[in-house]
Amino acid sequence: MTGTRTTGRRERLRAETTAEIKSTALELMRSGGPDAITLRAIAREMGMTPNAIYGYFATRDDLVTTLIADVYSALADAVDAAWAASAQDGPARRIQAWAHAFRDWALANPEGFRLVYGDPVPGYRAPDGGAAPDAAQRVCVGIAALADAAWEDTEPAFPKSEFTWDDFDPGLLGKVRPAFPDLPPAGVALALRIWGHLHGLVSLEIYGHLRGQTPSPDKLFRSELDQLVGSLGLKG
Amino acid sequence: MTGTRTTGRRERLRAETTAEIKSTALELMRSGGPDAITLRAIAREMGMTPNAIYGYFATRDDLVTTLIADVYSALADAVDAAWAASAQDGPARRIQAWAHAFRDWALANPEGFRLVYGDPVPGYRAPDGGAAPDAAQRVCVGIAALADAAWEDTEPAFPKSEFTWDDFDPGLLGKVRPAFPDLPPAGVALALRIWGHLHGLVSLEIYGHLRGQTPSPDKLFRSELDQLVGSLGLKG
DNA sequence: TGTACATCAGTGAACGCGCGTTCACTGATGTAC
DNA sequence: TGTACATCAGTGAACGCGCGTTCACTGATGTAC
Repeated sequence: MTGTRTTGRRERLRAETTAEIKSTALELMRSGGPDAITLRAIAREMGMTPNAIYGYFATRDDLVTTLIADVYSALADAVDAAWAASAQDGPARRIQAWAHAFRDWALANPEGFRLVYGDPVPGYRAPDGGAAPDAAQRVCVGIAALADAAWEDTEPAFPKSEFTWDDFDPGLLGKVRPAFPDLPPAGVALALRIWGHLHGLVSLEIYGHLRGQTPSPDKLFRSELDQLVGSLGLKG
Repeated sequence: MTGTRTTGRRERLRAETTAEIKSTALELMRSGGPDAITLRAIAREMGMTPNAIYGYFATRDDLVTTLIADVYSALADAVDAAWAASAQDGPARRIQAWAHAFRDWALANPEGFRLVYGDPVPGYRAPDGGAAPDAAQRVCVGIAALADAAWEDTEPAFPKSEFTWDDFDPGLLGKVRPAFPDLPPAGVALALRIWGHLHGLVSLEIYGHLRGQTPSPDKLFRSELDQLVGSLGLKG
């Protein structure tokens, strides 16, 4: 019993240190950009020697890979939660809830947004499988859910679509079609386009390109959403 | 006479080397990402010693600043040219021409797009004035031109707008209002939103987030444009 | 036209720095009898 | 409960590397008389 408890303590300590390494890395990135993620800087911040980190991550790229996966998951959690929380509402409100969760997360975690959607950390080589395919797909499926929720109300307003299943990669369809069997190819295209709209405004804002244009990006984003649900024929 | 000609030769050589430094830097960035822009790598590529570059640029950050300004100008040139070339067409076609020029330029110069709109080069500190405000404003004014061209046909279809001039920064308005005196605040908001749409899809594509989703981002982009001009009430 | 001088692009060696990573180790924490 | 041993988180010193930048210089190109 003592044995298991003390083993538990070691494990807990280990988990805590691992978490601290990751959060320190993100903090560094927040204040110093993506190139601030260095083992030495993290160690310095934590008051340890650089080599101590090798007890937790085999290599710097391993740490970055984990970081990307973690951050992506956090984003997916945030938008999924907003989606679930709005289950009682109509499609227009749900889309707005999702979109605001997306933007709010990005504003609260700009370094995470850059890590996931921007340039890679200098010198970073992703492992063979590609980074964080899991959470990336969760986000994609989430956006497909937006399109699916809107689709039945909006379809008539749409031009007869020239899209077919061949216009999308099997990897995407393998997730989306089982989840939303009624969504036609044009609906998937709509999902990607909605993604583009949201990504565009948010990334302009995160990267500071809206500074100097408007003091109220918030208002602009809301207006974009109103217009979006309006153009889908949904009533807010 | 011989004097001026030979002086001219020196100047020409100097200009050529300067241009070669810049193009080499962009080439390096193209193949190796933003962190590949190092004086030593450029010099290596050009077969000179690193310190030779100090004859052309006072500092590495100077080079990067010039690079950003150059690239931004090239982008502005490309979209302005497309706009001018479509002067005979209706707003829908002109918007599409502009948008395609934007995307085509980005696809042809992905490293430039990243340089201008993405994370900064590692370790780079922009000079006080901010980088390339000139070309950045040209692009903004270009987008305002899209909105202005569409505005008179589209206005009725728009919701009564809640935007006022206070929703935009004076710097932007100082350029836009004189150029497009008939464009109301909601029109400027529209311009920023259009920018967001285009930026979103293009940057997703440039950063590889559309890979694994669709094999034909081209089609998706065209569909987005059709939908955009459609939602503006314009006929293509 | 010919010679003495100025310009200036580029060289070669060196600096100090922060980086990722390796190695042999120490010392506290936990385990077995 | 007490002792001998195993585990393992973290240390300290060191490596080789590529980086930006400085310095004193060379040698070809251009200029003045």
